[in-house]
Amino acid sequence: MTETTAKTLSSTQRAVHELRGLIFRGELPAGSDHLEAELAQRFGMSRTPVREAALILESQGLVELRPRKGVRVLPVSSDDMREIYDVLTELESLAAGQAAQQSYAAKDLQQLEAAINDMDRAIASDDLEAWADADDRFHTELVRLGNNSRIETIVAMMRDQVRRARALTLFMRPLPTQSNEDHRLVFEAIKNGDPAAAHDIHKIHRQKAKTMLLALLEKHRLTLI
Amino acid sequence: MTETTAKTLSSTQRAVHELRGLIFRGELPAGSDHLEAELAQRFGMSRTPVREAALILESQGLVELRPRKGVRVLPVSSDDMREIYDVLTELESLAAGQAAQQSYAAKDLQQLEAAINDMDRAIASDDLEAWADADDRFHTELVRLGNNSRIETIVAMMRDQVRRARALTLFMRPLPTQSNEDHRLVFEAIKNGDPAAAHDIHKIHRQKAKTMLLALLEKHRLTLI
DNA sequence: GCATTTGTTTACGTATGCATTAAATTATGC
DNA sequence: GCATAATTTAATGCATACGTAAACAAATGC
Repeated sequence: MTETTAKTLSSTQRAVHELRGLIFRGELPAGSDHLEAELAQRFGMSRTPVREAALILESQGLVELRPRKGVRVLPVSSDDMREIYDVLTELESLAAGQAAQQSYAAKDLQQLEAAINDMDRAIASDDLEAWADADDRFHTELVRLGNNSRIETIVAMMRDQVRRARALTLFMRPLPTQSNEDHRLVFEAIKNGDPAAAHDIHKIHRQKAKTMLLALLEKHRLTLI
Repeated sequence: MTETTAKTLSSTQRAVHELRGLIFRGELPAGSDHLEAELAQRFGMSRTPVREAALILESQGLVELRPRKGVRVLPVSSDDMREIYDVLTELESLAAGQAAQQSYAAKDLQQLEAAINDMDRAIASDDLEAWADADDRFHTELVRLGNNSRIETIVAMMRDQVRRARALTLFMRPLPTQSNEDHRLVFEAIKNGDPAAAHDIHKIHRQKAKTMLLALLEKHRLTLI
């Protein structure tokens, strides 16, 4: 997501990147097992960096290392999704409230507003991918403004998981027009320095999203990703 | 903390355990650097498992791997502590509220009650270490009852960090008598199935703890641990 | 005397090798 | 034919080896 200087990427970093990519693009389906040696060959490196990457992704909840079974891509059940959304909801709302306490200048909120406008545009042109992208940017920026690096890290991890589910459900749900009204209200609350409003509106927003996603997952029996 | 089957611990697991121990006991002070080879020798193993352990602890926010500088024990500033407590407060309160929704039977809440009683006893006998231990058990059990494994994991990580700070401040603060009244109220709320009360009381409880700890850290300039 | 360059050390990142042990497969007894 | 035991296979966990590049020191030029 956020590029650093990125001069020479270490093999381990590359492995993390590649593995994540494979998982998010669905090329390694949930529940599938992959031997370290196999992945190493695929990435053109030795087992060591693959193993290190697997350990890192394991502590982020994306995979699991099982002796002799290889690296297992963790499935995400609808119950997992409930857990994840509950954490997301709580921490993002906290961030929203705290963002509203920081008395940001208008220019500090440009990114946030831009994301909202992009979403409007995407909805108008019926571009769901673009909408999803802008939605991500909105939430990332919202959390950043909350000024708590732990929340940023945790939410980024949780959002990774949600992204996997959303890829499946994006095309089966109503156009998210209502959604953007919520975003704008949160934005206004932050601009006006109203923490309670920012918190509460965002919380309800996330709870609606959770209910909708879980209903879709249940309806279509999408236990995996 | 929670022992699994624990037949033969792998070297990597041992390394994680040993390293954590060294950090929590303050034998590796915050900010200090430690070469992989040095730690490997200390633990009687090769660099590989030490490195793997360091990677795991790095993603848990306890250490940092810096090329050629070794494994650095991360300092915890009072601003870090604010971040950590904010996350803890929010997620534990959520867990408390959700625990109250599960209509637990009395026997499911035995552990929780036992921890509260242990705290009372520890306070009566002026045993701060025992109190801290029981307090930990209370909070761990509370979160477990909330029935969200992600929250359990995250809170466990955050509590690790707090533990480091508490070790320093435990003996400079008032006896936590008020604290246990809060615990008991949360317990009652869960028993009576009152989510809002459980949530709100616990939240206020944690906010008080945060304020007190931060004041102590600031007062004594305990920027590190 | 100071700055710059050259040389040396050393810690890491990664590759590789090997012992262990779980799983799979075959063989054996009933 | 089926269950159990023996044997083989193979993937991991860990040790070790090594090239690279950063950090430090020494030496040289000015």
